[in-house]
Amino acid sequence: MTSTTPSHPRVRFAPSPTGYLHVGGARTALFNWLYARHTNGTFILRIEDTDASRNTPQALSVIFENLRWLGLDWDEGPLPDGRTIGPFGPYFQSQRKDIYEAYCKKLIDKEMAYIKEGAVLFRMPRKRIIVPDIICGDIYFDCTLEKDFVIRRKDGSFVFHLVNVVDDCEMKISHVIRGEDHLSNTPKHIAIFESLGIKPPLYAHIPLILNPEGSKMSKRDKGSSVQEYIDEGYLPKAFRNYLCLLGWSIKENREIFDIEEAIAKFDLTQIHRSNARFNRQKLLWINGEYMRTMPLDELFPHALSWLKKAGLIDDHYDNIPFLKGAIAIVREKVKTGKELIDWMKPLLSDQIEYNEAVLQQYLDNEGKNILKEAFPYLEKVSPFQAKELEETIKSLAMKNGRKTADYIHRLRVALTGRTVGPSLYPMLEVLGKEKVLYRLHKVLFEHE
RNA sequence: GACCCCAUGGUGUAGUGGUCAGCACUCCACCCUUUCACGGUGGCAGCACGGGUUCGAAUCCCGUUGGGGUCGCCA
Repeated sequence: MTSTTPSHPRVRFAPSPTGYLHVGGARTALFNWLYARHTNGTFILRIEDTDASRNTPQALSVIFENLRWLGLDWDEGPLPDGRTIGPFGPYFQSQRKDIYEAYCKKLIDKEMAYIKEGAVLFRMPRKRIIVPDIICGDIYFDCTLEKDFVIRRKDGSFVFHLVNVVDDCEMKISHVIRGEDHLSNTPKHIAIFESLGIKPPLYAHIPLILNPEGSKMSKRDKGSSVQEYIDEGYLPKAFRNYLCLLGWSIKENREIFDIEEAIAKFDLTQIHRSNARFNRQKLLWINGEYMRTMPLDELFPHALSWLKKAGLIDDHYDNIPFLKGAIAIVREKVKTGKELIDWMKPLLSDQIEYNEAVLQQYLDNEGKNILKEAFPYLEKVSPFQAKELEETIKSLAMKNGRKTADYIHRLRVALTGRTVGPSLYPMLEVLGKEKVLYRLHKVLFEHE
């Protein structure tokens, strides 16, 4: 086979189905994917599910769903619908026992491994091993005191080091792009490759993603799971953009860029050697940027799913123009889907809740009287659009010797129950005359 | 502890011998403004330390310190 020529790299993401996708894993997947797409190579998904005790079908679907959410598609590997693509399967390690068996036997036959107490141990060569790393350079490990290690447990199952190497070899992996936490394992892997008479792949160990405290982000850490960001209403493009920034840069003093540009400029040799801390504020900022600037029609499906998930609309909801108008004015003000939902709530329901403090401050008798002044004018505004509404309120304020703010804040509170919200005039337009007058009438004339 | 990796503001980064060390997030002030947000202007804040090499080091070398990772019949 010559499929490992540099011009056509084969890389893989090999997660273990643990029930969630770690942000570090997500970035590893992203970098592998970027490299494959940049080089016109092949991106392979392999499931390292040898530890049967913690593998479940749900855990597997989380990997599928989160990778799909990130927009990372794979050229070989298992698909969510149960099919498989690619000629090097099966891509589940749990289904490759015969292959490992054969390799294990081969190592024993060559006396590179031996049986002890029922387990099979690999005979580690006592020598210096150099790991040539694309990112870190040549790294020297003195293995003269290294101990032999288990590659097959006495229960017959195979250990990570063996299966990882065998699969990379069988699947013709050309570049192993993985977290730096694997660096210390690499001499072992190279030793296995060599004892098999196979040239090891090229290695690129990427720096780790640290939590804000500065240690390796672990499953324990809040914010370590991709699913959390999905649930918070982050946009996949924004999240992916942020991930690109951890350990890599397109330079040019820009940080917001689309994935095509990232693919075009991605370069393994430009990846940093130092770890990076995960910074939510930066992520939040980036998400806000995307929220505000992406085409409304592109944001719309995301918003729709957030709203449905939150139960604010159901599958039968059909007032799309209203929804789009509302999203358009709200997205200017918020940074996540979660916030968007919260801001949309009072626009979507006529059941406005007023808390006592707000009532006293804005809708006491004086407040109501002020709004009663405005009511007949609002009735007459035509067309019921932001520009005309603004002119109406301003001239009314002038006429009555009030500040426009006197009307504006009270209107917002009366219509939404909240003191903060979208810009008023566009909001009136989006709500429409009927809803505006209905809500006003209810709070001004029906309550007592 | 051993081995390995790393080191530009609080965070992410640009910078590869000669820059007033740039950008972004955060934070602060002011402006804009109907709230909020955006936007605008300005500001605080950095080359860990010590030796070399060099006419000249953030940039090269060594050491120290600091941080991180790995040391499983987990992956």
